[in-house]
Amino acid sequence: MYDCKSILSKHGISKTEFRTELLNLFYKSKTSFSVDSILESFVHSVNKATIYRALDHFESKGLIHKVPDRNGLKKYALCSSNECSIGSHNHKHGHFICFSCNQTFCLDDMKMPEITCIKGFYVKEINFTAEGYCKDCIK
Amino acid sequence: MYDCKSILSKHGISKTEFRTELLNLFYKSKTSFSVDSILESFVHSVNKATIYRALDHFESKGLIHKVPDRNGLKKYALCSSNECSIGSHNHKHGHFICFSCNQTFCLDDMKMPEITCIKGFYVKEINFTAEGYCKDCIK
DNA sequence: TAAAAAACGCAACCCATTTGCGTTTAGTTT
DNA sequence: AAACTAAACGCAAATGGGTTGCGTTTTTTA
Repeated sequence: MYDCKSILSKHGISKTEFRTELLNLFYKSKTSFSVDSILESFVHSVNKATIYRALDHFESKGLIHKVPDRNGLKKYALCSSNECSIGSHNHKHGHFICFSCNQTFCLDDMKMPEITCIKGFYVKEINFTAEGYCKDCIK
Repeated sequence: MYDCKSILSKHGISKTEFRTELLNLFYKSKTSFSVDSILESFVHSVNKATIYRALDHFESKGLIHKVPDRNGLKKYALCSSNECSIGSHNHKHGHFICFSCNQTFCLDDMKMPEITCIKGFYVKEINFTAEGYCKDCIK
């Protein structure tokens, strides 16, 4: 099992009630979240600015990472353990976005092609996104 | 050579002075354009709403396609001929974004991996984005 | 447990994009 | 070619996601 408070401590993040619940949300349902979907997941009201600040902070500490979204919204998912740390993200997986439910899934199993040189350009990062219909929406 | 007016006709787009010049801009320098970069390219002033509407229209007619941008701005590039048509885009190329000049390049030569099935998901489109430094900025 | 630092809520702000509307231009009809 | 209809344009106002300043509350540190 996971203990959100100790994870927060380990990453140097204040253990406020909200941030603990937020991290718990990411662990509970391992999908990605936009600010609005986070808002909906909370029973009590939370200020949007608070959410944005928490997400920024979590990201800078290597806990979560940005994922692509078809509508250009900010969206985040949990980083798999040992992948990332404070100030350095190191993702090698692609993403899948569902046309129907708009959820973004991390494709952890899928390895990225090793491309370092395209027509004389220096490639530092690569991102891979597939779009279509997810398991639940294909029916 | 290309004839922008006849291309517009062929795609069912009104041949206004602005739209003809806009399409010509895309053909002349085959990079991608944001609304602001389009604005800068025109000597006479154009209203931004007009640009947004023209780009939407060009896209829906299969003339140009959205390309990713690091700052989340709307950005478009010409579709290569025969790839796309009215109401249906069919891109199989990736994109390269330069960290330094922020330009987005289409990687037309680069073949996309043929992925049709990921964990039971139905994949319809694949997007691949590489980031780094382009030829001009690497120096 | 008191002082210092970090989070929070609120309201105001920023900025890219969209929309409503009256006017102009292009396309169509007679 | 004139008259009519539909699409495009410019302007100004509205939207909406995201950010920021600031006074207050909570957490952390000493």
